[in-house]
Amino acid sequence: MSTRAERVCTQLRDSIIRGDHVAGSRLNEVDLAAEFGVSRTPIRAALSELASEGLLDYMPNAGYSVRTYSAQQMLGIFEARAALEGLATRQAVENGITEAQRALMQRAIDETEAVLSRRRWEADVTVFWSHINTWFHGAILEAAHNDHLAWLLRKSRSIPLVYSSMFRRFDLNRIAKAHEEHVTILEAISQRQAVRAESLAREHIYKAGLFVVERMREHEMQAAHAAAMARADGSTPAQPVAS
Amino acid sequence: MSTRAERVCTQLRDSIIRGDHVAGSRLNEVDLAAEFGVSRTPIRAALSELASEGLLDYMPNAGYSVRTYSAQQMLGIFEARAALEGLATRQAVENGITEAQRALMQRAIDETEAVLSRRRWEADVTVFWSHINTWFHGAILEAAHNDHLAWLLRKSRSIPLVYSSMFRRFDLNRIAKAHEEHVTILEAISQRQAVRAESLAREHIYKAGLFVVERMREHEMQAAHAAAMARADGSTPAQPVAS
DNA sequence: TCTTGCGACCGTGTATACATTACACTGCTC
DNA sequence: GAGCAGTGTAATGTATACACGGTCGCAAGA
Repeated sequence: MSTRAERVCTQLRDSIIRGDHVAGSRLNEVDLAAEFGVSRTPIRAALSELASEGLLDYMPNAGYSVRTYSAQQMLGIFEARAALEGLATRQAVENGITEAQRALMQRAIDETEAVLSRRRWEADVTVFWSHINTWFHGAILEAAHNDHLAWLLRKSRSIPLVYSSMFRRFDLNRIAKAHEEHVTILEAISQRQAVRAESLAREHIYKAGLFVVERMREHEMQAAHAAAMARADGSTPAQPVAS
Repeated sequence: MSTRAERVCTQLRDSIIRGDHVAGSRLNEVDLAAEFGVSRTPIRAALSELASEGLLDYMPNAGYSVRTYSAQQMLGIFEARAALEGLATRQAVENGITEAQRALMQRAIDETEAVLSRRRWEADVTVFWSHINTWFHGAILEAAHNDHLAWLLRKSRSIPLVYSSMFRRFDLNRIAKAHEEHVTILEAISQRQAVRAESLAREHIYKAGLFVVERMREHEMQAAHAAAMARADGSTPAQPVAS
């Protein structure tokens, strides 16, 4: 059995990624303590951990709030992540991947093809593909044998998830594109083409970033438009943007 | 005035980087609380923060200990850092650096030349050069306009400092080499050669990493040799490696 | 002699009470 | 009416007491 702080941390992380809390909203320690049925002590430990993961903002004497990222900042995250995933892929080739790792990546590709061949949209496909994606990139990261790199990537992967949940569904075309890129990357890795694999992985992440950023920009435009409309009406916006 | 947790965190970080605590040694919360004259609460907050920076290890129900890195792991850190600093340099060129940033980098170069021209070793030169180095890379990072990248790099820069403090003095030749690389990097940035600047920065960090790793390998060899000698004597080593 | 169970102690995990800070509101003054 | 000082309140920061888990040592049995 784990500690209460760990359990609170896990649940809160899921809750934030699920989008239960409005971006920028403050997290009241007493309320959270009541909600989770524990004291403030484990709550504070969990909040501290989530802040270190970049999901929360912390200001001394002002507490924690759900961290917001602009489209520009999100692009920066994906650019950094692209560099790191590229490095991981190159190191994986240089070290040589195990048969188990190659099999896992192949399985991820096969499963995706099975989903795509059905040509229809199911509610849980998004979640399923998210898992498949995790396998694929997890196998590469494992083969890279670089703990620190894995640590940095963990810190870069969770933040975009918060915003992914904003979009109701993933574009099937986007998955198909990403799938093709996975196939090519595995091909390059299998042929021990380190530099090519690095470039492909880097571009793969960058494209995924562009997709998310595009959606965020649309969202920001809509929000700005709605705010302008509300100002023109002389009425207050239905949903205030910040607290 | 800041919180106690912040002050404890800052002091403890310096203390760890200074090498006051044996690598791998456990940090007792009660002892630390007595040492800093505060209760365990701010101590725990500080320890949590330092663990998130990679300086400490945390195990539930077993507390915090000074994290140790093998030469192999340190190489991994520098490889990741090289990729990130390379990206930062490229983005700095793409965004264009301000005159103030260029001036700061030039000043770092001038100051280093002043130190090197003296051709003699002073005790505080290591500290001074460390600051100069921070200016130079800080200016690049600022020009990159990428918050997340800066955040990731902060997490990658502090860890090697712990091991740098193990070596009594920096090699003057090493500083001279790094200086030449700085000159070349600034040249590439000034001429807006993004790809060249990225490659140079990446190699610059990688070389610095090789230097540190080399020293660590020597150190590991010596430790292994000493341990073997002690075993041959049938006596216990003077300084136990682990707790 | 090795193994295994129990128990005591040490240290972390958690709850709670109190201290302190920040902010908002009120009332006063200019 | 505007600005500022003072006060009250709500939240976070800190101290402390207690709960709980883990480990080490000792002893009893195989």
